[in-house]
Amino acid sequence: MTVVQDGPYRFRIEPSGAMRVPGVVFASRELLSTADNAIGQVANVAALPGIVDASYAMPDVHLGYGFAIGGVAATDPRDGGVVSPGGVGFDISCGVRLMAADIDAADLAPVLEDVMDGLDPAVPRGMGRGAVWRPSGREELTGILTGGSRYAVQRGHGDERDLLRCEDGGAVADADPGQVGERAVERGAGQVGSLGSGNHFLEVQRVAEVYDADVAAAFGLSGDQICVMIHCGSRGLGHQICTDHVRAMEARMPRYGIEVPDRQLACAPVDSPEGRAYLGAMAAAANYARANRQLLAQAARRVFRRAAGARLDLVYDVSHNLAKMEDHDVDGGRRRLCVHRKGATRALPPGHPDLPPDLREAGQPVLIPGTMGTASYVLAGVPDGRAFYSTCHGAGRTRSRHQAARGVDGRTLRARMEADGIAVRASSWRGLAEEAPDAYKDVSAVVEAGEGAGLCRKIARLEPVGVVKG
DNA sequence: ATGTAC
Repeated sequence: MTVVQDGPYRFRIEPSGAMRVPGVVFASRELLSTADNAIGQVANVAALPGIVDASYAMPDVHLGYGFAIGGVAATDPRDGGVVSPGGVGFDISCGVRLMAADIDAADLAPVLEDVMDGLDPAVPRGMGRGAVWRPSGREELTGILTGGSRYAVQRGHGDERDLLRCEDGGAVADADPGQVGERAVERGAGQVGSLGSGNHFLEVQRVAEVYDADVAAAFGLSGDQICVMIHCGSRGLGHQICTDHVRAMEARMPRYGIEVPDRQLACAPVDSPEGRAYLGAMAAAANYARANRQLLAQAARRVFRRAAGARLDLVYDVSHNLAKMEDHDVDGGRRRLCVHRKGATRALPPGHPDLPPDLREAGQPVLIPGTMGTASYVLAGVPDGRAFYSTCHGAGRTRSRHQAARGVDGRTLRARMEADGIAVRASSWRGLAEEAPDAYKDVSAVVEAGEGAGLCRKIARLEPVGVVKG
């Protein structure tokens, strides 16, 4: 495999073997060197039937299930294009929601501990347990799977204005709850409105630096302002859907004459019963994840109103694990493509018709959750964005959970963060240790590379004031 | 990421 640098922050993997298109990695040399075991996966994805243009990787690329986390690939259904659950990931529609408070850091300081003590019991989290909303029966769960944040708002959990600031208006079309298996439904029923574990979190943050005041203002952000960032996904429901549909596709691949370099890249034509079934179930999980973030946002709003007298307005809600049917210009023609983004964020450019009117001039907000205890970023899509208007999604691991937990004790880590002025409410010491910042890449380097590669631009940097950890 | 392995 030959990897050559062919631009600033841009490397090219020449097609070889089963590759139908080249690979393109947007990264600095340093970031690339921390992810060399994922480059083979970028090359493998280039072998998917119907892939268009290139197999792309974002600056935070790292090893994933079959398809690298940080990977972007678009396929053309009219050219035998496939959809691969591995190209979306187990945590379907995992994503980030950012809310801006009407108070600044100085206003929050005297009541920070009250806010954190309010959030602690109000944000269900950790493996398995707890949920904000227990659906009363199949009808309510179906509403969530079909309507996402929109259904949650209809049921009184939020306001109409929230939906304007959600990707897809808060609900993905074409969800098919009938393709969500019984086991996925059972797992999902008890977890509506819960954070989960791992790198999922709810953080109280401060706007530490603004790089573009006009665009920040359009997003509703200004210096020193307090924000709340929520990072979570579709919990056991999305996980079970991925498992079920990978299995179903694996069994059918020989019949479609599809061969892939890695079994974990199981896939089916977009226009096939298996492809449509997965996309319908995936959309249902995407709506579940959005309702999940909507409900946790409401929980945070109640606490902020009570403990700080503050209001939280939605900045944006965007997923970083999803496949979407989108129209793109390729080789001078307009084509409808199935765009897989796994650990990659859609970043629509200024003027894009899918943006709400009040964000159209600024471009789409892109929300980058940093590693626990470090910075997070707000970015914006740029004109002439690359990789089907995509950019990075976060820091990306460099050390395994096991290695991270061996390096530091959770209590020590908490004490270190509290000494740095960050309030911490953890759900387990082991879980906290697994998320030690030194087990991750430097999110600032990732963002610099994304900007340098022409994928996005920086709008603001946020720093944590309080961490509620899954 | 995940009732951290059917």
